Amino acid sequence: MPAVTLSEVARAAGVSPATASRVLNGSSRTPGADIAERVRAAAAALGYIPNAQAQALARSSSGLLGLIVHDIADPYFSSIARGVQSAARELGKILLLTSTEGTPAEERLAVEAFTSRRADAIVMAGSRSTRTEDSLDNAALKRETERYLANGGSLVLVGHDLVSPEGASDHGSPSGPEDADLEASFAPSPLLVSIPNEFLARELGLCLSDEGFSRFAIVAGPEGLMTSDLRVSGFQMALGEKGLQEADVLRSAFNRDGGYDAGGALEASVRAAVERGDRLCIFAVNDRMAMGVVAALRQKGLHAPTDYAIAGFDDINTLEDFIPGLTTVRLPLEEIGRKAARAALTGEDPLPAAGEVILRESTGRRA
Amino acid sequence: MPAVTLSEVARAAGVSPATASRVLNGSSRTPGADIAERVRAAAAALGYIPNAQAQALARSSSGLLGLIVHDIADPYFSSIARGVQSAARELGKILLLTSTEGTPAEERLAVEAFTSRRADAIVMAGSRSTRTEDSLDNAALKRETERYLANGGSLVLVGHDLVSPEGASDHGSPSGPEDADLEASFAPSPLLVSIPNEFLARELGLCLSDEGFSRFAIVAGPEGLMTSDLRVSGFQMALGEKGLQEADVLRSAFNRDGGYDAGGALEASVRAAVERGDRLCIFAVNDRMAMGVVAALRQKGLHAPTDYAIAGFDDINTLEDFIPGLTTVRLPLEEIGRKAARAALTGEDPLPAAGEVILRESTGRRA
DNA sequence: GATACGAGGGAATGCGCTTGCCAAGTTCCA
DNA sequence: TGGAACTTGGCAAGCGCATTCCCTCGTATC
Repeated sequence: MPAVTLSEVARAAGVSPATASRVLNGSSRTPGADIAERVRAAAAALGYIPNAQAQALARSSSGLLGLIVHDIADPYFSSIARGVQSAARELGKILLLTSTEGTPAEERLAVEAFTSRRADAIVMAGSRSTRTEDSLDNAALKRETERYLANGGSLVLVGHDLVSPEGASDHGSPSGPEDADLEASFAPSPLLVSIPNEFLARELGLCLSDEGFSRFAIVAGPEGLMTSDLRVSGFQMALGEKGLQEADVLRSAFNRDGGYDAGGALEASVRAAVERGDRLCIFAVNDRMAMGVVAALRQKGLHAPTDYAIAGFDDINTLEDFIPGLTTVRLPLEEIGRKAARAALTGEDPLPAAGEVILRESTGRRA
Repeated sequence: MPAVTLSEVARAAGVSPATASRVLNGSSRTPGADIAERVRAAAAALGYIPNAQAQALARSSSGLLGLIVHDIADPYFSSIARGVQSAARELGKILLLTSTEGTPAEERLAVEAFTSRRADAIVMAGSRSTRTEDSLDNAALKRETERYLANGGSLVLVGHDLVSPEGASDHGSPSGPEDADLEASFAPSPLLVSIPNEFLARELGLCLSDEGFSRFAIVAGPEGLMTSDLRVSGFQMALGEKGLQEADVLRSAFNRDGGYDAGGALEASVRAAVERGDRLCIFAVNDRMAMGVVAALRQKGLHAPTDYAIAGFDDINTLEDFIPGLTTVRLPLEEIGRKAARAALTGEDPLPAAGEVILRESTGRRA
């Protein structure tokens, strides 16, 4: 029972496929009212649904918007996804989703798949990795995106730009001999909804120093994870500006469990501070890590803000009912998603995302 | 700079497009090794990426898996989405996502869009509505899914079946005159990953009675929301079996804020119980509502499990760090997503989802 | 009333790929 | 050694639709 085709509708209406096409899908030429009505009636009666694949092939525009995230179950990304979806709906596009688990290799695959699908635009969110073990995959990812762009696609990155191969672009690229030189100057480049991680982390650092904290520890993701690294450096920068000692950096996985592990490791420092009559202020580079830290320390009988202070980053919506209310940096994630999608689809360069420090109970006065 | 096509590759390799097609895309016929190598080399050199639209058109299989959820930013759905994505990856499909905000009208649109895209399979998750104001849209949704199925699509519902129009199927349908009779018996029907909401809510009710609670209140979603209604009735059923009085039902929005509102409204009852030296046990029909209730009551100075007890449903992963640890019914959401996707893609009938009551601090002994 | 012009409908072509079919070349057994 | 039975490329016909070009017919203009 194959689907009803346009020519069947046309035959039923007693017109040519060309005419049927013109009335059913917004063409510049509008057939006469009576005919149009007949065609529409026939289409309705037969339950005609256009074959989007065929349309895409004929028009060479697919109506697809690709979204690449690290983990769709992570509230950070699912909020962005929500924004992207809402923009896609408004613009009449439908969403292609890939959740990559964060590896550049998977991201490359996703870009390839979307290219193959001829997605009109792609939004790629999530931290880049500057680790050397990822550099090959990063380079491959970069080439893949360039190919996509060269084929007329539109790409917007959320967060930061792709990492370029070490040797910059002035050495001839080792693989493609000539195209690097010839096309480089004309090659379209991805747009960027930048998230000022470093700047905002610095703001947070300044705020917290102003609150009177003087001893800090940072719970970060693995070295080479760009988002984490920037937040760390921004925060340290603030401490430096305030004439404070640099914070110790504890590295673990960039998620809740990583935070939990780090929290356990911080017990001694927290207790030491308490015994000195002081409080350690912990900055976890994202909210989920912060939640993990809090959970671990609570198990040890240590509580914020009484025994220590803690701040996160992102202001994921999960935080709403978390105790203690967590100081953090709000990122308008859904809005960022919307913006990215609109930029990708309309081609206009987006503004960087805004963000703001939100002080809550977790860095408040000692209970 | 249009993308490179198969025939360009073929020409470069000095073979026919047919041969090139056979070597590049898994065909049953594999050309000779030397030729294959030549073609592969040419494809690599030119950076060929097959046009999936054209392939889909020619093969009449798109390699697309559609996913329809109410709200992708809701952890309930994003967990399911994660499972679906992982199954899709394993089976070499790519995901089409629509987040509908829960209205049957939007869901119908999504099914139509996926049909148009010729998605190989669709997974639709989220509660159905039995409200009369939705009955028209429900009927339209049902017709749309039937059309999709009739066109050879495969549909899996997560949760419960579609709601059928009132008059059952024995009256001739008012719209399509003959096809209702003729095709009805052969019409393929959607598969179902059923979630035993009623059964599990009953289990929860039994557990809580066994814990010694005797006065209950239920915080439910709006009447007519099937998931909510079933959880309410299952719970009440348990109370009846235990010879307890039926619980009062408070209705509000099926989300965190709805729970918050209901929590405020429950203050008096909670206090009354406390003054009697008793504790009210609240069952919120989903975790997010439960979190809202807790937040509202906390603002009034009331805490679980000291002043009242509370249980939720779903065991969304956000709960991990929620205080107090919330008694709930665990649903293996990611697993459910995987199962649904596999069923949709392979066509085999899935088993119902399992679930289990998880007792935690929120219904424990009085602090 | 003849000419010019515009509007509306249809035939044909192509989007990029798959695949049934055919012809030519091989292998193998009687 | 002569086919029978396979292989293996290539040819061509679509898949379902948009769109260009052409043709016809109706109407306005003088």
